[in-house]
Amino acid sequence: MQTVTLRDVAQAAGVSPATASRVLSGNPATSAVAREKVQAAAAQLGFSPNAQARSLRSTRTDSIALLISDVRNPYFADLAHSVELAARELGLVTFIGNANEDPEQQDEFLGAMLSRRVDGVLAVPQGLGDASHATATPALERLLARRIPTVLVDRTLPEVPALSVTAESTQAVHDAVGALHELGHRRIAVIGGPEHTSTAQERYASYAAALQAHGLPLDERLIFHGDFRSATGAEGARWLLDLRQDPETCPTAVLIADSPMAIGALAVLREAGVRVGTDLSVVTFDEIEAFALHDPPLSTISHDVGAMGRLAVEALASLLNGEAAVSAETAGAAVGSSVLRSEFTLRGSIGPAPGAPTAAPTPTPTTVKTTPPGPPPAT
Amino acid sequence: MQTVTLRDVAQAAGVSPATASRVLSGNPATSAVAREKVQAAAAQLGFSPNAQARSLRSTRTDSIALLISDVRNPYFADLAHSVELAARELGLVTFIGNANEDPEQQDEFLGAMLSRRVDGVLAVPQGLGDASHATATPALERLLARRIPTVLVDRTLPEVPALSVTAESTQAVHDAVGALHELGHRRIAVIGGPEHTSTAQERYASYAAALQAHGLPLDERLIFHGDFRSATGAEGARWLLDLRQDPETCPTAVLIADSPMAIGALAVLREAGVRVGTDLSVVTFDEIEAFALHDPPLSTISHDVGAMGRLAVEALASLLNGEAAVSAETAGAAVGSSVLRSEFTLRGSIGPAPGAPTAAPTPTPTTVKTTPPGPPPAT
DNA sequence: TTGTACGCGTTATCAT
DNA sequence: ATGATAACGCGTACAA
Repeated sequence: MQTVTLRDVAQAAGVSPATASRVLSGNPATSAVAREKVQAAAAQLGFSPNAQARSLRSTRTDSIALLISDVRNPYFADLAHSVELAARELGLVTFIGNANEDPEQQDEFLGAMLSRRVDGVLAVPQGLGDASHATATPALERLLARRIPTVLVDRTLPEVPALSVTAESTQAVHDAVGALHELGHRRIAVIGGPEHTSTAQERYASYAAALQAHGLPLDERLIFHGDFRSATGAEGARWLLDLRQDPETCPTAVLIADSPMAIGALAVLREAGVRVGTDLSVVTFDEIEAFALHDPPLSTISHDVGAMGRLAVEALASLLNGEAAVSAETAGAAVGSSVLRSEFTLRGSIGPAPGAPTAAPTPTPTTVKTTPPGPPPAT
Repeated sequence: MQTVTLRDVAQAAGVSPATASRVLSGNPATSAVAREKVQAAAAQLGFSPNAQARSLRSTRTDSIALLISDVRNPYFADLAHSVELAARELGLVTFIGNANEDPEQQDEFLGAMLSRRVDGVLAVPQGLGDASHATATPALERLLARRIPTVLVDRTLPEVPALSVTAESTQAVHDAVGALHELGHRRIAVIGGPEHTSTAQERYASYAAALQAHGLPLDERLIFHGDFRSATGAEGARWLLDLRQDPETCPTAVLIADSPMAIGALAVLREAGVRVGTDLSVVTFDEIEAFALHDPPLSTISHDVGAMGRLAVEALASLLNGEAAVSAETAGAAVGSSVLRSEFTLRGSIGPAPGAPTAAPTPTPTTVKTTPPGPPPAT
C-alpha cells in the first residue's frame, strides 16, 4: 500500500508540487508543457489524490450521504437509485447508508458521514420519541447544529426544523375509499405503519378523514399497527383473518401502508384461500415492480419516487450553494418543504363487497385514473 | 458550518490539544481529571473528530465499501443488508455504492472510496471486456495494485486475482432440469444474463451440462441473452411467446437467470394468458420475498445470500488483519475463494409438459428438497 | 501524566 | 506560469 503522493508526481515530472496540484485539479494557470508532463507522470505512477488531505484544505468533498431506513424495502431502493442519478448529474458521489429502522444504526452512519465531512445529507430519519411526536437523535441534532446542509426525505420529524421532501395522500385515500364505498364496502380495515413515523401518521389521518367524508364510522378495531416490514404484514393478515370470523366486525376491504407489509400479508391471505378482489378487496401503498407478480393486479396509492429523489437532491443542491440559507433561519417546524401528491390507481384487487346488496354495476368512477398493470419501462 | 476542532475542546477543557487527543482516542496515559474535563467539553461543544485529518495520520478508518451492481435488485439489497450486519458486528461502518451495472459508475464510486481510504472493499464487480473474459476496470486495478484489501462477491472477473465469494449451481440446475425431464419436458428455454458476467456464464454452463446429462440436445435457439434487469426479462418473455408459435421449437419450460428478469417475464406471460405451471413451467434463479406474490409458487434455484454476505465480510476481515497476506501473493486466477452451493426448490410453477404422453404420476424426485412457500421469517 | 513540535498530502496565498 | 511557504485538524515522538 505504498502511497504515491503529489510530491512524487511533481518530482517525476520535474516541477514543483504546486504546479502538479494545479494541473491535476484543472487550474487554468498552467502551461501546456507542464500539463503534459504532469499528467504523464501521474498516469505512469498511478497517482490518485488523497481526498482526505485535499478536503482538509478545501472543505468541499463533492459527496453526499443518503440515509435510508431500510435497504430491503424496494421503495427505498428506488429512491436511492433516483437520488444517485440526480447527484451524479451534479458531480456528487452518493454514499448510501442503511438505518435498518434503528435509531442507533442511523447515528452510527450519520456520525461516520459527519466525520468524513460530506457536503450534505439526505435522510429518511428515525425519530427518538416512542409515541406521537418524535424528536431528533443526537447525531441528527449535531448535523443541524453544525448547519450541515440537510434535507429530510419521505418522512419528517415534527419537531425538527429542516427542509423536507415528502408525499401526502389525503386525496388519493379519499378516492380509494370512495371507490370501495361505491362497491358496497362499509368496513375497511388498515394494516398501518409504526405510529412514530410521519408517513404512517399521515396515512392514518387520511384514512380517518376519508371515512368521515364518506359517512363511514371510524372503528379502532379495524386498525392494525405494523412496522413497515413484511413480517408484520403477515401478522396483520392473520389478525385480519381472525377479524373476519366475527360477522359483526368482518372487514371486506383492507388498506396496506407499504409494499413489504403487502407482500407479507398477501402471502398469508393466499395461503388461507382468500381470493383478493372477490372475498377481500385490497389497496396498497407504494408501487413497486414486483407487484406485477400478483394476480389480480393491485390497486395502489403511490407517488413518483423518482421525482421525490430528484427534488430532494435539488433542494440539497440549493442549500449547498448557500441559496436557501435564509430558510434555515426560519424558526418553527417545517422549513420550505416540498410535498408530492399521491395518486390512487384502480386495478383488479378491488371488487364488489361480498355481502353487499347488488352493488353498483361496474366500477368506473370518473375521478380516478385507471392504469393498466404490466412491467414499467426500463430506466 | 463553523467547525469545532480539537483545539477548541482542549481550550475549553483547559488542557493541551495533545491531552485532549489522548482522552478522545482512548489513550490510557491520561488522568481521570483530564478525562472528565475533556469529555465534558467535547460533549458540550458537540465535537466530532475530523476523520480526514485523523486518518491522514493514522490510516485506519474503520469503514469498508460495498459496491453492488444494482440497488434495485432485491438480491443485492439482501446482500447489502447481511454485509452491513456482519460488518457492524466487527465495528465497521459500511458505505454502499451502486454501480448500476455500469463500469463507469463503478469506477467513480471506487475512486471516491479509494480517496477516502476505506480499510477494505467488497465488490460485485463490473468487468471491462465486451465478450467472454472481462478484465478489471482502471479503478479496480488501482485498488489491487495498491493492495487494498478487496474481496469480490457474487461475481468474479476471470483474469483478476482476488479473493472471492461466489455461488455455483451445477447440481441445482441438474436437479431442476431432471425434475422437468421427468415431467416430460424436452425443450427447456433460458432467459439468461449478460455474457460478460461470471454468474451468467456459470448459469449457462450449468444449463448446458444438465441438458447433456439428461440426454437433451443443446439448442442455441432456445437461449435468450438478457441483462439481469426486468426490461429484458419482459423482452425475453415476448421472445418466448414468439418461439411458442412454432410447434417445432416450442419450449415447454423456461429457466430465468435472476429475479428482476423473472418479474418482467412473468408479467408479460400473465398478460398473454399463459398459465405458469400448466402451459409453461418456470424455474427462476434467486429467491426473494416478493416471489410470495406469485401464484403458483415459483420453483427456484438459490443460495443463502445472508451466508454469502457474512462469508465475504469474514474474508475481508482476515485480510484486514493481515492474515491472508500470503494468498494475495499467489499468482494466477482465483485466490482463496469460497464457493456456496445453490439448491433447487420444487414448487407449483412446474408441471407436466403440455404435449407429453401421460407424464409420470406426481413429481416426487427424491434428490430434491421441497419447501413450502410463504413469507420468510423476520430478521 | 502532560505539553511542544512536527508531519500526514494537499491547496491557497503570495511572491517571482 | 511557476515556486516557496503556510495552513487545514489531528496523532505522536520527544522532552519535561
